[in-house]
Amino acid sequence: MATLKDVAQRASVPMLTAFEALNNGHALDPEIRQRVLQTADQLNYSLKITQNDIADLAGVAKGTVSYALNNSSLIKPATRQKVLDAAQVLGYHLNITARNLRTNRAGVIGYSWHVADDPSRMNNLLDRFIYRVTAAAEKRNHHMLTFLQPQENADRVYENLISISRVDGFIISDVSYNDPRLARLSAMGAPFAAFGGMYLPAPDFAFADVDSKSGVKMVVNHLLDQGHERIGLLTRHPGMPFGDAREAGYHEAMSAVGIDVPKDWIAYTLNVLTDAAAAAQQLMSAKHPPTAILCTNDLMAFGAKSYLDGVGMRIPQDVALTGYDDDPTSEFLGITSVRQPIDEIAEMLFDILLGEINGEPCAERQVIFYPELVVRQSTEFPR
Amino acid sequence: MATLKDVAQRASVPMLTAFEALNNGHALDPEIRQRVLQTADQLNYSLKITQNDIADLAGVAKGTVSYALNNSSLIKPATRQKVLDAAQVLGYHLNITARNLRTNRAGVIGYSWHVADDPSRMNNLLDRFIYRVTAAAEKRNHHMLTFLQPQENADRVYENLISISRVDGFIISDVSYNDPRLARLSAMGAPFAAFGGMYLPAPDFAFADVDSKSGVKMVVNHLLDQGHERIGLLTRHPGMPFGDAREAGYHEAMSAVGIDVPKDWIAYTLNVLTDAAAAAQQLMSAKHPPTAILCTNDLMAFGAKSYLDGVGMRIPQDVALTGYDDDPTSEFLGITSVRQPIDEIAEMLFDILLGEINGEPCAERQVIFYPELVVRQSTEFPR
DNA sequence: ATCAGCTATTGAGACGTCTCAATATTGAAT
DNA sequence: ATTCAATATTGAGACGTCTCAATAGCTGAT
Repeated sequence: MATLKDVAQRASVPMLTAFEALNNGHALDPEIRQRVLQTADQLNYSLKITQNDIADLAGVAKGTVSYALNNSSLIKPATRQKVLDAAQVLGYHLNITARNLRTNRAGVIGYSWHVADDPSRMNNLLDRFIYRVTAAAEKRNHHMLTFLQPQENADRVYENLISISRVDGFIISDVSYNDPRLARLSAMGAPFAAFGGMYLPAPDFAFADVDSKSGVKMVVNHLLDQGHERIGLLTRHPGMPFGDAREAGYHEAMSAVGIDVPKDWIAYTLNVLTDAAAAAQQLMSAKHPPTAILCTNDLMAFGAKSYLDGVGMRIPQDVALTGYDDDPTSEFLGITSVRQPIDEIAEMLFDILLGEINGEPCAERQVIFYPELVVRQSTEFPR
Repeated sequence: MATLKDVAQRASVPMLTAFEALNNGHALDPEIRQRVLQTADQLNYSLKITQNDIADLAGVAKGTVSYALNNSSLIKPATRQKVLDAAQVLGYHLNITARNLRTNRAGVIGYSWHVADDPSRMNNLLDRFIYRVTAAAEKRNHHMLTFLQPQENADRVYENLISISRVDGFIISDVSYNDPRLARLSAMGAPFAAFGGMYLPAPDFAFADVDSKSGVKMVVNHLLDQGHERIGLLTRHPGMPFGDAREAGYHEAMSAVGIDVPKDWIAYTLNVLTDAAAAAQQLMSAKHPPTAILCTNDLMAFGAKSYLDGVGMRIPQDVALTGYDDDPTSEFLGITSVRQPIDEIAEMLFDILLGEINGEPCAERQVIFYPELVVRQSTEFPR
């Protein structure tokens, strides 16, 4: 294929002139411009600046250009500058696809933040999380590719993305017991790092997690401090690791102070407002109704509040209410909640993932963070 | 570089045997396996199946393999089958990076759904939208890359993604007047399609939009039907095209029935719950307070409801309330809203975008959809 | 049997980058 | 001046795919 230099020589003009002519060239002698355009046409050349062109212009080998652009310490400063200048003048941009082919890297990380058409998986926390992950990725010269996972055989989608080299690895969240994705990715040797995992039995993969159990204990203790003893729990149906851990934290904290929890102080719900409201109703019709409702995420607290508002029960005078995850709406509604250090988690997780990808796993590839209690008016009414 | 065939020949085994040995090979004669592994080691070969290997196994040229895999009609069915079988046996996966380099396509579309750290841009509608866009992309063998745009010089980020060939084009939303992204992308000849744009003066780019003006008119007329005359408007500060259009729709509908709108029937707010609540309060303290509050998105309606609940005003008995965008929470709270055909828009937009990318723009590259009124109890109390 | 006119397959090269091994240049020490 | 050891640069080739131009194979008509 013809190069810019070829065109320039054939048209008997300097390379830069040829470049100008092909680039926009309005400030150029029309005759010369015409000649260059014609020559390019003859040679079937279309302008696209590569490292080759930089090499031609700077008068060095193309290998040198690559080294210089990548700040290799091999290259003498003067040479590097010559190369950078030429690159600048020609408006060069790296072709990332070519680099990817050569280096066998995509520079892209996959994340599936939505399970197809399952509203109960909607989760503001994860929205904020993926936002932070994206920021972390971009800081490290990577990009995030988002994709959908079907309800069935989600692991196949992950497998495919890796095997076609679309992504170098994954950030995954919402890990379940016996998650087929974990099995598949491990079997393939595909790099990934999970948000969550400490509550799986013997996790052997890379993850960052927040100690939900101690988070819930903090909430229980706060309510106890306020003089509550009849504390109800509104939580998701058992079967997801972090949900179970939160429930376990509740039981442990209660039994630590010697409170027996009757069955009707616990209500299970989907992660959907209507269900949560119904569950709150159920809770309040217990034999000895709770004076405080501890919800294991904010959405449930919103559902509960909606029920309580509807029947005229005042928060916190009649019932105290707490959420979990510190959704911005919790602040607006004045609901006590638990904040997780999403930002740090995202950064850490990305570093862990890069370690996995580079085959040099971090020493600490399973990291646990601790949450923080945010007290608001929904619990500010001591008994 | 050595190929799988080379290894097989050197170790004097059939290709498939060599493959088995290198792949997992537990069902193989250990001695043979060892020999193959050793040979591979000598040749510095590591297993990675390419079209070349398929060609070797099927006994055809590598060009034939490429054609066959891409369902070219040039290839005889029998040959194609031979190729597919070989690909199957070897567990072949296309290397998408190599294809991209060769075809000069990324197969990736960029979308920035978050403006960095600006909570007032949080928007559930866009979350649902990007979900649908992703589905549309995957149906068409593309993927979505999500990235962050800074508050300043967002257009540079777009430019960069295109110029390094990371993406083929963009879906953009939240278009503003004199949006620098539009200017930049147009100047670069970068393909994009916008969600929104019909309310810009003389838009010359590809877009799909929903007629917000007529949506608001539907709401006003519905409220008029219910006997309301004092209808207040809660909307964002002027300056964004679709917000302004919604306000214009309100004015037109009101003046169409001869109602004079006093200034204090209109309150401007940020897209933030606390501000919306404050604005609702302001509205209700008008000289002749409205009997219905029309909000130009759902979040504002939630803020307004929160204020009304707090001061004990009943919905709809004391005040009617409407939202816009049909957030799932609106359904839960029973708030009348306006639904936009997000799904169809996403599909359409993607087709339009592909047209732009392929240099064969759709005949209809500016498409307008119409919204649908969803009546709920928040307006079901005729006067 | 030959040939024209198909259709099917082949083989080579290009996409733009990186990187290894080989060569050239430099500088310091003799 | 010469030599040796760094240091700097070069040049070629490979990554895996697609696609063009060239060749081979086939069919049916002469």
